[in-house]
Amino acid sequence: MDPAVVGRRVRALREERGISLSTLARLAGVGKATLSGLENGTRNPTLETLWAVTAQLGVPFTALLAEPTAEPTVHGSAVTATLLEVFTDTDATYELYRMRVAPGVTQLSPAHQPGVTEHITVFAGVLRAGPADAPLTAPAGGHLRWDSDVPHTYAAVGDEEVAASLLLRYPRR
Amino acid sequence: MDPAVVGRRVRALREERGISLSTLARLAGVGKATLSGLENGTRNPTLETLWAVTAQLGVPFTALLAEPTAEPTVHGSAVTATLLEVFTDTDATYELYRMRVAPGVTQLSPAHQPGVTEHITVFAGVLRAGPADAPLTAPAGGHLRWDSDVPHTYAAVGDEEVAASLLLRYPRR
DNA sequence: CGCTGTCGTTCCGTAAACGGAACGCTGGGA
DNA sequence: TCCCAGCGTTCCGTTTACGGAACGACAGCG
Repeated sequence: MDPAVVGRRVRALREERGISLSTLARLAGVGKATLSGLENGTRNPTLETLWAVTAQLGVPFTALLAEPTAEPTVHGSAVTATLLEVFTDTDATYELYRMRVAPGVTQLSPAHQPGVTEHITVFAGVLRAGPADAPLTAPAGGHLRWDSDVPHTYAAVGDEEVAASLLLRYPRR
Repeated sequence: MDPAVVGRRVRALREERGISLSTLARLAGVGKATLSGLENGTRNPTLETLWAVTAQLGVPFTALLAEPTAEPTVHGSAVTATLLEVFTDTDATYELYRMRVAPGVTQLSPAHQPGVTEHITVFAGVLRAGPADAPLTAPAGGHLRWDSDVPHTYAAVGDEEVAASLLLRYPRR
């Protein structure tokens, strides 16, 4: 584990919120020297310090730490998907994945049950995905949705790996 | 956060595995005094120490802190948002939330930094959200996207609670 | 121009987290 | 019985994380 990684993330989160190091230090009740050293990776912060800072940022502690690598992950020829959450509603069950699609390969997935839909939000790269006979394309920031009761494909357009979130919706039967 | 809580969990995890304090300390490469103090809550461990111990226990660190910190970050009057993941790319930082919007109330959120965009995928209910002067509407399965450098609103349309995923994109500056 | 406020970093004395060693305790052998 | 290996705790000198204060850099303003 690299304290520099944690530091960079703290700095990124702070700058997202548009607040200064001095301000965050005061709000969190830690010294400016402490926060500066933490963000620059020159210190090895204590639990108490980390807790004070992350609480003030409103971020769960785990967001700061490197890849857990123990999550349920599905690997295909091109797609790597990590299950983030499953939640159930009155009329459907949802599975939320974070998805990465490697460039240069097209992955074909079999049909799901009737009524199942897929929803994708692309974060980076350009994704071409959807029903095998009529795939859709979305750039970073774009969205895709299709009924997945037919075979469907996933592929990255261009050389860049695609990062996206994938929501699978299974209607209650 | 109470270091005593962390200490009790470490002790519990160690005893589940049936290994002694001395052994775990040796395996993790920390002093017995350090581990003893950590388990008894009489010390305020550093990130390095916590990392060494949890790695040796095979616990992805989240197990120690996930439960107390996994609480929803309550956005406000109508919206409840839970941060699922933060990930950093070469050109932006992303925060992925699961969001619920209670019916009957409109929530106004202040502007973010310039360049920040919000991406919403609606799973259930009908959501009306976006810039305060020109909100957009999306039904279940729909998507919304707007530049969030102006004040913006969230509201459920109708009586049904809205479930959605919210992606905040913070470009690197 | 200087004055002033805020920025992030660095300096520095203090407090405390660190690991190694010694401690008392307990449970098996021979 | 003595012996001894292993247990978790405590002691202690060293290292270092801590916060307050001082620093230089910068921007806004009269």
